[in-house]
Amino acid sequence: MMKSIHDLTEALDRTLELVVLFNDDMQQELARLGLSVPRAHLLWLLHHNGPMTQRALSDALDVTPRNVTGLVDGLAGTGFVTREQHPTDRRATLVSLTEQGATTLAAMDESHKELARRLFADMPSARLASFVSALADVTARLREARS
Amino acid sequence: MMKSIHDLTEALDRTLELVVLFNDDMQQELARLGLSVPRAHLLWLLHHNGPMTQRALSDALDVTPRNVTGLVDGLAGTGFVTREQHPTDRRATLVSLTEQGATTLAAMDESHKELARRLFADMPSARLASFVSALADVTARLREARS
DNA sequence: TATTGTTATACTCTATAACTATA
DNA sequence: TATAGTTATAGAGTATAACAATA
Repeated sequence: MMKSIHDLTEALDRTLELVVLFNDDMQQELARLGLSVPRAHLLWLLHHNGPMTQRALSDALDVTPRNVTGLVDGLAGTGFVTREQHPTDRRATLVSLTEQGATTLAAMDESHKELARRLFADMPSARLASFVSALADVTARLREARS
Repeated sequence: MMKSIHDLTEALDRTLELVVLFNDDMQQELARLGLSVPRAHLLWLLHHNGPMTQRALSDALDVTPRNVTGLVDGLAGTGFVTREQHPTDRRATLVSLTEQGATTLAAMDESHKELARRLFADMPSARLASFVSALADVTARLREARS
């Protein structure tokens, strides 16, 4: 069986459908925790790296320092993070998770695992492995196509 | 081989990686055409449905009427659409693609096909079919998990 | 009365540019 | 002189609420 252009665009359309669904799902899930995607991304960085300067956050998030000021303002205002003095550099600010922030991250980890189970637990091992491998292929192609 | 929770979260992480990549890619591609994702979504609706009232656009995009006013303002200002009188209902506005808008949509269709080729043309038929089928599974699971 | 789209207002995320304090 | 973060300003996308014109 030859592949037609239709088969190829169908694969892309299905992929995009999943992309849109995941976006919506993420946004709704986070909204229930009082978070947006950019704010959750920042929290996630703190969760994995420990306290960070705003400069480091700016680099990691690939947004301007000004933008980080705004995100941290929001997260501090809603109790997820605190600003503290940098021990040696008095220009810099260290942003740390509060207990509430850490608790929220733990909840996100849990619901991440829960989602993984709901999506993949019933999938036969071989099928799952083949899916993951195909995903890796597509991801690599997309990366190439862009650089 | 038993699946571990690690296998499941790895599958989810790979999926999310792809979601993020696609989002970035889409955004960059559209930016080159002078468009954002929400504006492109509106154009796409006009492309597939013909001229629509703002009310119909509001329903289809699932945003407020006020938001549609803003999106149409932007798209009209950059020459992608025009506002015209509704033939029978003098309250309503019909939004139509300009020639520039139609041309842009055609270009989007082309680059959509091009991307489909780059991502999937080299994939063996059987592997592609299995990937699409797994995507459909995951999409269905995600839909269930939410309702 | 109900509907269409607008004005008024506000919040989040994003950017650039100018500035302060510190290194 | 360079760096960290802020204030000032701006624009896009989102929302609610009040309102005008029309059905």
